[in-house]
Amino acid sequence: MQYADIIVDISHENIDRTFQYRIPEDLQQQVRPGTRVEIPFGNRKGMTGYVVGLSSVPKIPEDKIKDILGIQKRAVDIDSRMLTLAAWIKENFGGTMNEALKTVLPVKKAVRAVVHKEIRLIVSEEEAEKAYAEAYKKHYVAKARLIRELITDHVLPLELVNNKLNISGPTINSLKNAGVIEVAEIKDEKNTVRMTGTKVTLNDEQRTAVDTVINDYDNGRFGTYLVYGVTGSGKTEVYLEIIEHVIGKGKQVIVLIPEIALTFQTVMRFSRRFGNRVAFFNSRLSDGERYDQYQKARNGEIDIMIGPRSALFTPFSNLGLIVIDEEHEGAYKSEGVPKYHARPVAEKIAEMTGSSVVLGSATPSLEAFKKAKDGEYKLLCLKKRAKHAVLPTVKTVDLREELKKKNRSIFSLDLVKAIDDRLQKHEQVLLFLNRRGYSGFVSCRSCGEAVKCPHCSVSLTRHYDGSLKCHYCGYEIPELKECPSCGSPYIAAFGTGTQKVEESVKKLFPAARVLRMDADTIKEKDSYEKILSAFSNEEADILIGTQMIVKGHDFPKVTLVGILAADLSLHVSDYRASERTFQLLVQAAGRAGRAELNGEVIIQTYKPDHYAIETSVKQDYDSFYEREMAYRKALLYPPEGHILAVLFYGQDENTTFDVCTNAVKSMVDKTKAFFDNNKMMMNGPAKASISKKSDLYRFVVYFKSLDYGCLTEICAALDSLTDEIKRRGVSVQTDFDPMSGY
DNA sequence: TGCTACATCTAA
DNA sequence: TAGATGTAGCAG
Repeated sequence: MQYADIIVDISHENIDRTFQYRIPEDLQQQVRPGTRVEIPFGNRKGMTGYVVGLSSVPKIPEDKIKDILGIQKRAVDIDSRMLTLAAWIKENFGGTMNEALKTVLPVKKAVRAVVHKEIRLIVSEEEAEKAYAEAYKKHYVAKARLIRELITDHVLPLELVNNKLNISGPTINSLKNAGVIEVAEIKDEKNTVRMTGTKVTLNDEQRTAVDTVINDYDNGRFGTYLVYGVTGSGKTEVYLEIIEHVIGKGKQVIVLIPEIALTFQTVMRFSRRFGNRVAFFNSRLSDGERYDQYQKARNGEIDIMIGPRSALFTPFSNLGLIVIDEEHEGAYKSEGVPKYHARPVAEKIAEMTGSSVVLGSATPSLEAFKKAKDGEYKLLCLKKRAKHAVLPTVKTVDLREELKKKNRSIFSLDLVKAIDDRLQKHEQVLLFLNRRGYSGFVSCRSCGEAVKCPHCSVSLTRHYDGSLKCHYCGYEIPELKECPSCGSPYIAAFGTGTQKVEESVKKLFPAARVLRMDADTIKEKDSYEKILSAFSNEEADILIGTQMIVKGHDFPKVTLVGILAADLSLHVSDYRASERTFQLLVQAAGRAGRAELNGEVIIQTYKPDHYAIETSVKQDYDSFYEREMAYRKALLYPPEGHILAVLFYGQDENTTFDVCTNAVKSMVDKTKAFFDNNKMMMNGPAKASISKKSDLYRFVVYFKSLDYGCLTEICAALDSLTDEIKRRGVSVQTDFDPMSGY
């Protein structure tokens, strides 16, 4: 017997999951993932459902499963393209078909756009008071509460009434029937931005880049281009120009940006140029709004979709171009399952639709640059900064020398002098630290024990108010007065965080106005945007922050960038540590002197001679690439070779390890030929470096091969074992070319 | 005890 | 989501 996993066409969280239905004989041929079917649901017949997967095993008692009633006629072909893509993603990035479909089909949640409704009082206040008194007398608490609110406000959004006032359908209906209120749709007032068509004259380099892509495009040559432009070289103008051309051909465009970079600046830039033909997409959109955007794309009401990774799956009918800005960003790799990377997926989509891909970065990923060197991508260089700005001067300060000078503060003497100088000149300073929280871990000076999270195998991080938090599971305890293992009162925090930097700055420069931005200060909505605009409006002199302040922002008055501990990100045990460090340093340095004022960058480090730091000082990408590539080649790391990380996790340490070793053995057996021919190597299984997370024990195995295809086969071998693994209470996750270690 | 208004649960 | 089932408080 065949069953189908179906998502019911009702937009509500409580039923946002699959339900299993039996497929009648006569429909066997037609029911596939993506098919839209009619199903009974609850006591309703003829509901719409989306088939997202097939199976032959009933997941619940057989007698509770109902039959699919039929196939929906004129069902929108849920883009057969998207289904092909889902299958491709599953094959190349692991996970189940179900999960792949969910990433690819934007309609997974709200299929119908949520219609926002509001409740209006339609009787006079006196009458409402009367109704209120009556309801009050009869102890109709909900009714009374609602009328009370309506007397003050007259109109209330339905959502608010349902969720915040806790008033449900029957109450509203009875008031509606009594003629006290009416329920109506809120009119949709979309603010449309008009086109002003501002164009910037491109410099020679920009022009050449644009022309290369356009010429190829007009001659029917679709390919992938890497726009390698130094910070401030005007990559966005290049994208805008190419996009305009492609749209002019009646095609549509997807622009990917790292989520955090979708700022007011970006929105305005695109809106001014393309008016209301452009739509923006972000994680804050409700499911309904999201669905709305997709409908518009499908209907051809918009030409450009701008958004993070997931915007890739916009169902344009006539796609012509995909732009990926800041191509090197880690945010393009999905953290959920399937752990796909936007770059190859974009290339796949382009191949399927006959589109071009334009990647852009000041510090391209090794993956992209290698392909450019190998001729797979066309390389387009922008070496000059636009607007005549010059690249900043960069120098390092050796912190070991500072220690010899008995300077044990966070700031080197040079940096203090430089900050002082900028404050005098009323110019701005960025201080960059790649760490969040008040300080690092807390440890006991008597027994040397670090305070750990009881659910994860990591040290807790100390925050400003003294509380200790686990960044993996959110576990939190108040300030400790004594060591939990030996009772000694001598416990202290080590390491430095942004909060501590802020304190020191305030002590050293009491007159300076300081802003801090890190994961803790941007928790509230829009605070990210607020801090940035406050700083660019020169409401502060110094901005202290983590990585997020270095991502593509223009602060014309910033002339000094201080990088407090450049090697912090080097001490991470994964093969991308150097690449990430180089990228961060170059991007951070790029924030200095973006306008007419010249910039200076001071990099503090304990390892001034490490190649990632040395080359970033000279802003020398090519040398960095050569050095890093040599290392990756020697160890067969990506992009030279490929890695598949398989993570097993479960509640019981021993069973998890047992399940893991057994599964690995059987995987190796099935792909023995690869190992015999030395086409594949294996590391582990071993305890993961975070060996426990949220009370689950973790073991990891790494497979390494020059051929990506060998790894997908290992993954397929694993697929056939998942049922058995799950039965023993263990979960598995696969990650191709992981961005970080496990 | 039965009735009403409202709350809570469940769907394959 | 909507309909089915559960429950508190009232009138008698």
